[in-house]
Amino acid sequence: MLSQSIEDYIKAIYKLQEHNTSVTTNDLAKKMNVSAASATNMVKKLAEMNLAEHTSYKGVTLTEAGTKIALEIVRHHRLLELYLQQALGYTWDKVHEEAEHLEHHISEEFEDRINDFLGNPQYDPHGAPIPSRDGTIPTISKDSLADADEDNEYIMQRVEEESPDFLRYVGGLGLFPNVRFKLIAKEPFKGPLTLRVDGDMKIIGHETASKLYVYRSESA
Amino acid sequence: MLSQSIEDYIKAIYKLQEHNTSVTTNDLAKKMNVSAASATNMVKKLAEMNLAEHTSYKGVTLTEAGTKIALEIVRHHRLLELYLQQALGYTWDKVHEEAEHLEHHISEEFEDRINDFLGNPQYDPHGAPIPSRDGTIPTISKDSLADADEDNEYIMQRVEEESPDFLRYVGGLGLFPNVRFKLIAKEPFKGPLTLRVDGDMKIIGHETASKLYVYRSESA
DNA sequence: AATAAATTTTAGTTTAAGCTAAAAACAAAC
DNA sequence: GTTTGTTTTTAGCTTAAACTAAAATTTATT
Ligand SMILES: [Mn+2]
Ligand SMILES: [Mn+2]
Ligand SMILES: [Mn+2]
Ligand SMILES: [Mn+2]
Repeated sequence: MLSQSIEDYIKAIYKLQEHNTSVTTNDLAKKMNVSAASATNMVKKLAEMNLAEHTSYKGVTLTEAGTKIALEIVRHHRLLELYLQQALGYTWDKVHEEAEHLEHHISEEFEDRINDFLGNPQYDPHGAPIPSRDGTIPTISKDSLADADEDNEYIMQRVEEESPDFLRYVGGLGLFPNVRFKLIAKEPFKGPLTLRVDGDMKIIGHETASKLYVYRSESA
Repeated sequence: MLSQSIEDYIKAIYKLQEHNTSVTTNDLAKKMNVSAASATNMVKKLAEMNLAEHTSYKGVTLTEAGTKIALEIVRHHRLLELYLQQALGYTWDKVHEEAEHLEHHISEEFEDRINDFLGNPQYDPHGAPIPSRDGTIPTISKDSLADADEDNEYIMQRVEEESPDFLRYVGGLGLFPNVRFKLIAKEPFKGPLTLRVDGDMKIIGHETASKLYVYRSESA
């Protein structure tokens, strides 16, 4: 069994890889809230275990084995988030923290049972994709609302932020995954956006919009 | 936050205190599967933290603060066991192991939510009492089936063993908590016992009977 | 009561995961 | 193309939780 620390480092590398091309030890150190030296240490250990490849002064990448572990942890996390919401009535701003701890401690049986309870779901409460048992990842939108066009209808796909305050704010606007809304206006120079959500007008900042990912809605 | 290790030691001392009068470091070492030296070490640390009292070469007892922590962990464990069975369909032989891990990692919110889901229950799937939030412990039977009398009716209260094999065996006999049965015959010198459970005759060994705790049934 | 046996504690190591401070490598600025 | 600055690695130290071996204490046996 891998330590919680190792699992968290692998997950962090995985998440950094999704955005940045190359992941430096410094990126990792920041994400993990440890010193650069600690990150270097762990990276060398992961390389030793063949879970990551490391070239000194260059960066880290997960090996196939490492990626498999990352996906397993991410699956645990997102299934747990959805389970906490659906089965235990957690609000979407509270699920992340609890899942963050539990993800390392549930058995495969637990994973399978909550997966079955939830009907083999594809997305977590924030719209993040849940990797399947065999490592397939459901499709997601790459289009941020910050890059969307005025006068179009959109459907919320996901929120890419986990801070409770932010989620409560976004939830207060009615912007949950699968909710349809219209982008009424958008001011230039990273200015505010005006949306119509369920009949109500809402004004949000560019920063907020940049964390919301959307699909163009087909219908009128 | 206390480490998992500290929590497990405290729980172990608590459980040993339930049976043995004085708990020696050796008892503790055996229960925890560590060397006697490791147990001594931890006991000194617990004493340092005012969670236990330790007199060299004599033994350990939990302080009030230590007992409070023990009860909290036991509550987590038993609520989890019941939740796994009731909400996720675990069989009673599988719940212990999963709960053993999760007990250290759930939040107070999780505890409260599963408690509410279960309707503030008093006993776990094996009939063990679930300490209430404020530390009250539901009553249990102190009478082992091994000390019971022929020709009487009994009601199963609890099984005091957690090994999956044993639980599957006992479950196969139909002997779950709250099940009524009659003790038909009992051979002397730790001999076998004959029971009638739901119309069927079952013969069990003295060793098995000693782990089953029962109430005298009032009805005919 | 004296000796032997068992238990418990002490002393000294090990491993994992963190840290700081200094050295080495790379990148940027002049 | 040096010099300066930033990033990354190395080296050495700390803490928690385990271990073994040896010393101290208690219990049991003659
Ligand atoms: Mn985590
Ligand atoms: Mn999420
Ligand atoms: Mn435990
Ligand atoms: Mn139980």
